[in-house]
Amino acid sequence: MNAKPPTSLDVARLAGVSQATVSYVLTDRPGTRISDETRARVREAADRLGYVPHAGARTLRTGRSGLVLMSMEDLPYGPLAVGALEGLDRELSRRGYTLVQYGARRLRGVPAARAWAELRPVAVVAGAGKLSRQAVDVLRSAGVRAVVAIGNRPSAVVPSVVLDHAGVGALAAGHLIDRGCRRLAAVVPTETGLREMGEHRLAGALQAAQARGVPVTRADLPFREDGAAALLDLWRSVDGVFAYNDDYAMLLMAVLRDAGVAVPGDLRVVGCDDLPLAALLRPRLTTVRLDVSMAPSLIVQRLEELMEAGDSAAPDRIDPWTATLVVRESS
Amino acid sequence: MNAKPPTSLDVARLAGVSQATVSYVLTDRPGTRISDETRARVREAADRLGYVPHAGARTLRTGRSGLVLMSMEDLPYGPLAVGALEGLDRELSRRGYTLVQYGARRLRGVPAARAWAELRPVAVVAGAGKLSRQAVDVLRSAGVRAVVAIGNRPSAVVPSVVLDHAGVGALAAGHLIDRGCRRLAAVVPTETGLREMGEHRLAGALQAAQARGVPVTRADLPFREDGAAALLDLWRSVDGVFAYNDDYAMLLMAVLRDAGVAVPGDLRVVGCDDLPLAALLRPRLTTVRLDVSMAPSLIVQRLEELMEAGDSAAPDRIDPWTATLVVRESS
DNA sequence: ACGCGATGGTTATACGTATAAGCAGTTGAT
DNA sequence: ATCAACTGCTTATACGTATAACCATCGCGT
Repeated sequence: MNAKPPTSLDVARLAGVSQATVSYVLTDRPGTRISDETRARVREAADRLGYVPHAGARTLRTGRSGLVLMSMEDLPYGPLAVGALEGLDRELSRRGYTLVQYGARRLRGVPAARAWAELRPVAVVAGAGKLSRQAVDVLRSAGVRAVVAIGNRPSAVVPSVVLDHAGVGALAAGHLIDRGCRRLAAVVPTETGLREMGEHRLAGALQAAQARGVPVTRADLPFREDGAAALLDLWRSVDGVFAYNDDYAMLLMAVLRDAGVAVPGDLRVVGCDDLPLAALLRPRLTTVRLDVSMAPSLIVQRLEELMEAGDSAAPDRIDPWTATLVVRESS
Repeated sequence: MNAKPPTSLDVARLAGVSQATVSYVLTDRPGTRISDETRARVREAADRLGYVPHAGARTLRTGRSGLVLMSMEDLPYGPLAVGALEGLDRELSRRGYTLVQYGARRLRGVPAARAWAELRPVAVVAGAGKLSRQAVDVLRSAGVRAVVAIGNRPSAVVPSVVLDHAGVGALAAGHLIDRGCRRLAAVVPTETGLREMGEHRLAGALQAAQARGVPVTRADLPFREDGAAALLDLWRSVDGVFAYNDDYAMLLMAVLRDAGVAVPGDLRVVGCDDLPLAALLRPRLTTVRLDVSMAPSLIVQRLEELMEAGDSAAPDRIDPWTATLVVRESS
């Protein structure tokens, strides 16, 4: 019942050739001279036995593994992230790499890097937050040829994919000002995972508005009705608000309706993410849509450059999404 | 610059011992007799060199890998799934296993199984849909000791974690009938990824209602306003509706408000998932909350049993969540 | 008849680890 | 004093693969 998995040697015996020949046939490098007849025999023997190569042994022999590790923590899971992830997987597997999501939740810094290094991946993609200088050194010395960070701001130590949240804020603020708003507010969520992105969106809004002489008030907000209701004075004192994202925009609009503040009459509201639900609101929500369809190929391209070059150039950045405004009724 | 990663032999040389001793020290099995002094010397040499063991080599030697593979496709990513995933990761790593999410999007059936088998995982967790008899055989013959499926219905070939969607439907329907409803409707989404779960929730509602002599009308619905609006006659002809989930409930309530149907006066509405947004609706949405906090330990426990037993018993099932009603204003 | 370049393989080896088996040196019981 | 049992290591080997290096056979031009 529990026979050991067949090896290339078993295949060789069945096909009546040497183990080396099996290896040559199955890893079909250009320039190997094995007759078509033998190739066929080997192939048939292989799937007769249900032969599956042993990735560990291959890694041991060749020194590299074809594995690309990606940290699976703190991803803001949503349609956007999942779509990008699938694209990345597709793009990498097309080129012969294997994308694997690896949870290093409990581990920070060097211990996490060690755990990753055990698998001898060829490349690592991780949140910018957890890539310290030492962690990257551990990875490098374990043979990892490319490390890229993904985050809100560029990592100091490795090339980074930077999600341009400031641009989102700027786009929203610009739109509100175009609509005639002269006193803006911008929501910054107080939730741990969201706060930092909120800061960046605020910063973008601030800069865009300042350039046109419009003040922006910052509104720190937990995702709760009473929190939003407590700031009612603020909402009444401005004429446009960028709500961080659609969820917060919906929270805000529920509170505003209860308080009798008219949207967009008294206050114009812009969200972000273009959730399906955003179009169901009354008034329908104006929002910023993020398009990440280009991200996977950009990331993979950068990874391949790094794997070629080995010791990278200075850390640089890629901007993998484009933001566009979806104007509806709330602004 | 690009020196090879240090091996246990390098550590041995630095510590002045043999490679075997290093191995004995670092894989600290009970019953090995190495002096404390030597242990300390080895450990110090190891982290001086930044030694990281080579997972592939270890797998090759021992025959097993400590890797637990989980398919990352068709997960309904949301707070629920992500929470369960993190729990699973934590639970497994506590016991010395490594959870890895593996994307086999493009691969179905046997080819996918082969790709998984290359990594010689000790266990595999996958969507019930993609585990054919042959695929499981491939995994088994590659030394995988435990395979479990996750899905809406039990897999025929392996033990399964079955998410009890029928129970959700029954709970919602029962509640509506308790509230006095006598003609129910249940939404089944037409989206590919959701349809099957919708069917199961419908079936549960149907059964529960039938037992109490209440008819249930099925409403196939795409997630679009015009789709929901087209069924206005249906909504007017019933007095309670289970909307599949909170998203659909919100869609429905937007349409109902536009049409002047009073909720809960004319029609009671129940959703599912307890999204934060559900409490922001007016009227506030009654919903079914799913608690998966027990799921990770249940799954891991079952996995360990299977790994002990080797050739499993008959495929059985685990029910990893509990559903409770959160009653608000919409019902 | 001879060498010579293809052609189609085979033999041998190394990758890094875990562990069985062996072997000095010490201790303790008789 | 002798042997057995322990302590603390070392030596040797196997896991499955890829690939360099070697070798036999053949066709062919001179």
